[in-house]
Amino acid sequence: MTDVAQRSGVSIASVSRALRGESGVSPATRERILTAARELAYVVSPEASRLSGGPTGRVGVVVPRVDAWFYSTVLAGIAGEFDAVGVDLVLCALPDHPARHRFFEALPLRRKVDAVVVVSVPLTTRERSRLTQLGLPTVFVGGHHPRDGQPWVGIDDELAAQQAVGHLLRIGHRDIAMIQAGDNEGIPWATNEARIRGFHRMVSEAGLGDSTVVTVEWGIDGGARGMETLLSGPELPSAVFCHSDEIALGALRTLRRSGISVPHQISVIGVDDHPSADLSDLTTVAQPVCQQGQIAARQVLAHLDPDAVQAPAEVTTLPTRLVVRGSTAPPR
Amino acid sequence: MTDVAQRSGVSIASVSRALRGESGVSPATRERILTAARELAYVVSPEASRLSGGPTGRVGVVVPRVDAWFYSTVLAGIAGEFDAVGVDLVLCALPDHPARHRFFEALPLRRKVDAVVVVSVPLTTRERSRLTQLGLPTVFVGGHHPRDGQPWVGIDDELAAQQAVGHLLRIGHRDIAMIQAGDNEGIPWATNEARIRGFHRMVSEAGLGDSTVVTVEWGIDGGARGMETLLSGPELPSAVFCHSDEIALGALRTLRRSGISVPHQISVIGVDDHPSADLSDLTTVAQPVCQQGQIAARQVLAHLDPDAVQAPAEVTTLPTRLVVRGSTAPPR
DNA sequence: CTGAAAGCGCTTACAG
DNA sequence: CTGAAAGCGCTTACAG
Repeated sequence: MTDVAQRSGVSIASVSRALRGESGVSPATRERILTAARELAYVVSPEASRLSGGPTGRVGVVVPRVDAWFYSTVLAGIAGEFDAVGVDLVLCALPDHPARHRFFEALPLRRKVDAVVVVSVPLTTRERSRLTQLGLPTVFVGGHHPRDGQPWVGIDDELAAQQAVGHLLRIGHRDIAMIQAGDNEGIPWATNEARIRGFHRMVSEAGLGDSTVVTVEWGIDGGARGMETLLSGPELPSAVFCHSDEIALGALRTLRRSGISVPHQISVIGVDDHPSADLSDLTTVAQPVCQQGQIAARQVLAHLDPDAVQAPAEVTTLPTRLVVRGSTAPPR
Repeated sequence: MTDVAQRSGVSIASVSRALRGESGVSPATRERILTAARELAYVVSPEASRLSGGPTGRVGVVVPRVDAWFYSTVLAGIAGEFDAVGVDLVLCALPDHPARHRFFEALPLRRKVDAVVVVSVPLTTRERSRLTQLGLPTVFVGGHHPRDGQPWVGIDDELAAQQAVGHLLRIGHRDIAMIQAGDNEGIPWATNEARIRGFHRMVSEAGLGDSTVVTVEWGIDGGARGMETLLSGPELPSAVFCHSDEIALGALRTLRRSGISVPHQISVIGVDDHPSADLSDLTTVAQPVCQQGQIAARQVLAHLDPDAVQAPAEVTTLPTRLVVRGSTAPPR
């Protein structure tokens, strides 16, 4: 900053003001300073800035894991928006219980970032209160709507389930099972609860009787096992609604290996529109994923600097869309 | 820290030394200081620490993009290792030319991190020199071996290609085409070059004549178009070696839509062992991905604190492994 | 609009 | 072993 000040012939105070776009600097000097800064490829030291009461220029992003399509795509959306305004992204993945525990107890993000984006992490009361103790603006992607009116972006999971099951009903299925993703370490995922609620609502509104629901661990293998369970039952349902595409893809794998023909003997539908859904010709309910990240990012950025970014609505529910492919057909 | 100094009746210099476990503090004072610190629930300010010459406790990770299986999986491996030792991960994605340009010209990582991990980003000479200007320890994952002996971890891409083509030759194929991923924005990807080299070597060592190579944009759609090109040729090869699984998956999609049976009419093989390869029954050459991230992470961490982490070899080449599935069979 | 100066909370030579 | 002091690179009243 001293270099920039020298090069533009002003004091560091003016540089600081100009760089932060503060009012009270004449357009001419501002221009000169910005040019000098660009020429020197100057970047502010977040430490010094922070130490003197400024922001860190960093935002923490918390994801359950990064090596899953949904999260990495949300992350890409966030990263793109941050990059555009020069905000650094500090990534926190909580793939297992120890990592999760460490995160909420030690609060490693404390004093290191200006805000936090929490992606799809279901929170216990304790965890929610720890997060509050960070004292940082926080926006949530997916899962529970925060009760206290904090910014949120996501889809209507119950509606998504209804769209999927509605499609099955519409083409004539009466015997529909569901493969549901189980709770992770005893913490209820709002997404799961909403999707199963949507399923039950549609089934009961259609006046159908009891329907089979098997609960498995989330993922392709979970889906595969879920379908094995259904195959071992007394009679095969004519259609299966899967909690998500990864579950559905696992289910398809089991069916293929069992020589059961899709959609002739059984229809399968998922939720997400995972890239593999297209490859596997899986009917699904698509949700915008990258966009959820982008909107969440804009929400935090608007919070940090209302002038820089057009603020999206505090709570944004994005639409989902039925995508019919080859894995669903009327029952025989 | 002033509080701790007062409470234990020493100078802040001694407190700083005692807290960092530096030698040169008498056991008695050290004890007194640690007790006082505990009583006051004192935590050092990372900002102040950094500003006075300490480390940032942060490492930058640069990836071409985060929403692709390979990169997000490497990232997960890195994140896990960092988390275990309390190092923060600053994520930089360079999905397009502007982002890439901004990164190398503005060097937003400067003064913000203690080291950098560069994942699979092919570098121009200019970019390499900019990176050097950061003056930070850097480790590379995949792509070119850095000439100057910097730490590197990856696989032998040429060998991987040979394993794939070797399999096709072994089961009797004589007419093998390749779908190759093209250069991205004019920058040659070492991975691409090595894989095509391996292909040509195997084909010529087998004494086969000219073989068709089509070059497409990386990704599923690229692979699909590549196969369309092959289909429009004079005669269908009996087997196709694809640069990677995503290309192969696209190729399979085209074949399915064209009603061409795999492996009966044509064999397809890829490289990676992408999760979808299993779902699509694709034969491939598997590479360890998460592990590449873990090793790279340990390399940086060992660099930053040789005592804390067991250092892996400076250059680590991980083995690849042929995984035979249903998409390859002897020619008719 | 602009600058001189204090201060953020540490680390690190430099003396003692 | 211990302390006084400079300085890290900023922001922010406070003057001009």
